[in-house]
Amino acid sequence: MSDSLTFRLLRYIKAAAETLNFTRAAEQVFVAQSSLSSQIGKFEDTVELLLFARLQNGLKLTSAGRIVATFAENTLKEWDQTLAMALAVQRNEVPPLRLGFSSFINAKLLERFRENYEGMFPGCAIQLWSGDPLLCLQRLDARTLDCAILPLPVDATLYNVQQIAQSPLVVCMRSDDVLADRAQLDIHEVAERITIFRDPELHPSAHTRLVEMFREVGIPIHLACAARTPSEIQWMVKERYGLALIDQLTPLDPGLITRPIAGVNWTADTAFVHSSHMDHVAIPFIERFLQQTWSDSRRSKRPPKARHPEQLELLG
Amino acid sequence: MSDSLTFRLLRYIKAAAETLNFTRAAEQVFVAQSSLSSQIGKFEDTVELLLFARLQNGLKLTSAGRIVATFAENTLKEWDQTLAMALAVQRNEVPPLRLGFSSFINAKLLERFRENYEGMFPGCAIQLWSGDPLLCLQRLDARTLDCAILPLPVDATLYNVQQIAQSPLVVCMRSDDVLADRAQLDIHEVAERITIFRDPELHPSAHTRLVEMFREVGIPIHLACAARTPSEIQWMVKERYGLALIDQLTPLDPGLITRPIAGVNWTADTAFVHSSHMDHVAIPFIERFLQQTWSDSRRSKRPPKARHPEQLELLG
DNA sequence: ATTTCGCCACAGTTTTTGTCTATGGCTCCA
DNA sequence: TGGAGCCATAGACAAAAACTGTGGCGAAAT
Repeated sequence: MSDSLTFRLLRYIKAAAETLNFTRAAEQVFVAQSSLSSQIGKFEDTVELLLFARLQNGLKLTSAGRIVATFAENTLKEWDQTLAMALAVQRNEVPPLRLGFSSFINAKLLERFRENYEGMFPGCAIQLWSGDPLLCLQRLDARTLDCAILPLPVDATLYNVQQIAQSPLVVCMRSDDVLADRAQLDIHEVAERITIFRDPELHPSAHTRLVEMFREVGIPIHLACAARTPSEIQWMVKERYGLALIDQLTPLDPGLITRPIAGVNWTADTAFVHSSHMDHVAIPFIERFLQQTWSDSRRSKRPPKARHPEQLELLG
Repeated sequence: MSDSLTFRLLRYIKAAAETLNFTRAAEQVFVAQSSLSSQIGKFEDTVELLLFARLQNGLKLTSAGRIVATFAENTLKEWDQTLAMALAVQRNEVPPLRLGFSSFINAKLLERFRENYEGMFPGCAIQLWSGDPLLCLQRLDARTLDCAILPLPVDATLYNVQQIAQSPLVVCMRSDDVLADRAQLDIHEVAERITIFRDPELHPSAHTRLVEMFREVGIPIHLACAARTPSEIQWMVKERYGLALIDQLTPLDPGLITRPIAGVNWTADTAFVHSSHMDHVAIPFIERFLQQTWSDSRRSKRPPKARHPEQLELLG
């Protein structure tokens, strides 16, 4: 049963596990040695679990003790976060979540994020900051943003990155294009005509990766038009400046269509990004929530064709 | 502070949040209504947090209350799991973890898994069951396996799937092959010569996916040799039966080399798989551990080239 | 309009639990 | 052999939590 367990006791256990010395552990939590000792002892008796081996040369954590001590540590930390968040919510002191986003991410994602946030923390504001990925990351560094929803790749060594969406990249063309009657396109037959790209400045690492990808299929990149927004891209396609690669989920202007690309496995990946400072109280909760949500969504749909096209062979 | 909080109180809060009725909540946890009422009330006072709004027409969870109630629920569940696991470990009653694995997964992964398991649960045995993926999954269904380490894809709607590794697929050839001096190969120039595959029977969904992948690059699959183990594959390559796709990390027999493939983004993905029954006490812990580990490893290395080759464009 | 019922809060009392001081036993080391 | 360090235990005291009983309040029923 969960009774006989107190958060106070968790602190005792944590301190004892850290110091491996009941006397010093007791000092650390500001009680008499006998209290800590007897509390732990009584607990061990009631749950019939030996946490510490009392040896001649001191204490030692048992295997069971290690498991419980780990639990204690995690739980105490989570409670601190929970209390801080609950207090902040109640007092309406949750600072607005300064959320950066690129105009190239799917609007649905932002919407869903907002709904979930509102559901978890009613009345707490989100401050939206549009900005290209590079700017968003700089603002994360400068702590003028708390988090951002950005296209990947983002350097995961510098930021906490949690992928939240993935959808295939498709070729965007006029509906009267010569290729419009084809169900799918080979990258080699369209690569030369893909001339409309996002301005490299907006997300240099993504552009670099793009160049790499084209090189991998043996085709140099023909950047003829650099756009700064998705609608500019669509406008350029309509005006016959060329074709473009866009997220399959992008809403299309009339007169435009998209076609999947065979022979490559290119996807638009979107991630929730924040720096490690965890400045904003809500961040740990969002993180846990997204982890769950993203793993759930993977769980509920069949392995996305675009995601694991790969194992096969050799990995039987 | 974490004092003033008891697991008993968490149960009160959970019950009250569920029933929205202190009287029935008190019954549910077997105490007098006044006890539950005053405990919650006192807690609200000491942490200065209103969990429940007492309205004319009954109780209502406040936003802060919802946050705390969620915490209560999670924590109680985790404690149950922790206690069960700690008891089982102490009594040496942890049943051996019946772990299925395909012979095509990297041996390093199994080793790492074993080390971590031993570290967490000293003295607890792992029962290894070699078997092709299909057999492993059947055994999971039949509950004769607790979990398995398998190549993806695995139907994530039927099993809990946690990816634990990813590495590029490469072409395995003799070191005296005509293509041996090339740093990388285009899939189109070698596809026809890749004739050695894993026996489709061993992992039908992976094979299907493989056929699809070849179709996507516009090349029919030439299955001339079906192997049931990685060493058979290497032997076939050595005997000039053709080329094969293998995990980049596979230890190579002498006389064999591997070359990366340009133009495609094929990887060998490996996952930890278990059914939703959670029959084995250790599974929740393994799951949490792997989640952390896998996200840490993603965090600590740069975005793997093979993983997000894709974003670019449109997702600026 | 009045009664009844369900629900929550409060008061007073008893029981349980936790903490403290003091002490004793044990081991290690000088 | 004596002191220091550490843990366990005992007994006194304090704090916390439980229980019983009661009262208030609104909603539904008579």
